[in-house]
Amino acid sequence: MDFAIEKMEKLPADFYYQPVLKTAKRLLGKYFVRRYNGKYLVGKIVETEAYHQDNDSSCHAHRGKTKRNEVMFGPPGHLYVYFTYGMHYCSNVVCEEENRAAAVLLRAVEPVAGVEMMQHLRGPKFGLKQLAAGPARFCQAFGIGKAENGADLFGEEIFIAAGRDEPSEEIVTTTRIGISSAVELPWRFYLKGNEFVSKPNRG
DNA sequence: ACTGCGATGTCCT
DNA sequence: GGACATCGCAGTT
Repeated sequence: MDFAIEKMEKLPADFYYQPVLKTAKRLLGKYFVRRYNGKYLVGKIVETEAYHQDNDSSCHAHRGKTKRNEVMFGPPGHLYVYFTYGMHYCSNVVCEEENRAAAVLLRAVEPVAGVEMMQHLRGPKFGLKQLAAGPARFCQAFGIGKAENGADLFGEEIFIAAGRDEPSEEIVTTTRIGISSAVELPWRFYLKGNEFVSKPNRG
């Protein structure tokens, strides 16, 4: 079944200017869209985490601007993509005003369209639930790498489309995954009961 | 089911 | 030289 890409409405720039915690929650239920080799890859965002330069020692920008994290200090509505563990990429949506580093890590999406291409990008052994459950898996399934660092979300190649505004009772709030400082901050959000979340039982 | 660990580039001290 | 916003595999219970 086909997804009506042409009917999807891009989120406007002011969506990303909002406080990062609010935006991390609001991004749940929205659609990440990426055109890859002429095909549309679409995923419903089901899991996010917020990072902020202030009072968050796990944020890459906590100690100020560097070559690596400079995109986080740029205007909102852009992708901050970083490389880690020698093999993985992770992707964030830059939020809040320019010169303030705040971003939402996209941790998992539910595949909606372009599933065959995602399976090709991820490899043959992975089922639907493992295609994009995890920040590096998501990047691999959507062909996101260093070339996409700094890309804006207002063109035709990569954008986020409006979807459901998830009610608060459908959103689970927990601590973040895979960090070793500021572990107590409840800045991870996911859709309750969703099968495509990376690790539903934490927190 | 759970646990441990290797891979391996880039940034930061 | 150490750490890292991870993942997948192998071994064990």
